[in-house]
Amino acid sequence: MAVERATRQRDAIRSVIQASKRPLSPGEVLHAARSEVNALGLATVYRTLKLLVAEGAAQVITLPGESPRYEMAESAHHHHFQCNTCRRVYDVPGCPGDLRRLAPRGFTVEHHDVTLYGRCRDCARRKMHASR
Amino acid sequence: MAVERATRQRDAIRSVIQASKRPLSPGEVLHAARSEVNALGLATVYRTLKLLVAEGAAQVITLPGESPRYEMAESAHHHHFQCNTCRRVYDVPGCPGDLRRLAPRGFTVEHHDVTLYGRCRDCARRKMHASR
DNA sequence: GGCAATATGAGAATGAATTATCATTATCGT
DNA sequence: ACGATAATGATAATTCATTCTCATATTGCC
Repeated sequence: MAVERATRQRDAIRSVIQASKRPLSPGEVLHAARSEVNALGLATVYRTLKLLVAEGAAQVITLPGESPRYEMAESAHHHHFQCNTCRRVYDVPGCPGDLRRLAPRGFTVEHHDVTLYGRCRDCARRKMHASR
Repeated sequence: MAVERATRQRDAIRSVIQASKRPLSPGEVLHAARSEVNALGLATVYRTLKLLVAEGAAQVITLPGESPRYEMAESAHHHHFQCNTCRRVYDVPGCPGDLRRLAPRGFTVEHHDVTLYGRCRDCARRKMHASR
């Protein structure tokens, strides 16, 4: 049976995701992890992300119209914010509460996703300066 | 300048979307409109959907991990429900309310999306019978 | 250190959704 | 009904994210 090995690239990828306070796309992971492992390939990023998700260490975050992003599995229920300017995605700690009541009669709600859109702190600041 | 013409296929596509109480994928539109125009092509569906959106008659609904669906433009703010069984998407009239407070400090919220997941009425009923 | 087995990297291949092509057909103002 | 022009349908082409391939490099146990 296949035994799993520890490699520089896996360590780099794992630590990049752990260090990030926001979900990262495979491309973002690649970019960030290359400061650790220079010749890192995209295929390895995909392979490792799949591993991390399979072992429950990471989870997939899918927002409308976006390809998947990855973040370390968090126990706390939370949602996400996407910046309309830089397109980056951030965690949002809260939750609007019980949404079961919104569903039409006869529908059973099992879970929900909430996505906020707007301008992130960085882009808000940038905008402010630009329009000075 | 290009003058826009009324055709059987456009009428069929428009009426299919208007008649539907839920957002439809291009494939669903094609299928439904073929009962009206037999030889309808997928390209025409895409072209017409784009037209309808451009003129503001229809709007694009994008849910996480899903390709776009289309529904007639509605004035009322609302959200969507996706059935975990049949994958169909339904309108949900309500809204959890003001979500601005959830965003971290420095973030500006401009709009939001809420998606509920669970079992739709049809699938709940079907499940009930199956497990009799 | 040696070696069998796993992991990697680069690029090719795939898959799914959407768009482009173009010869043919349909629309609509006259 | 005619004719200029827009629309259609079939399918090829494109796009993009993801997976596969396979020769080479690494890892971990002895």
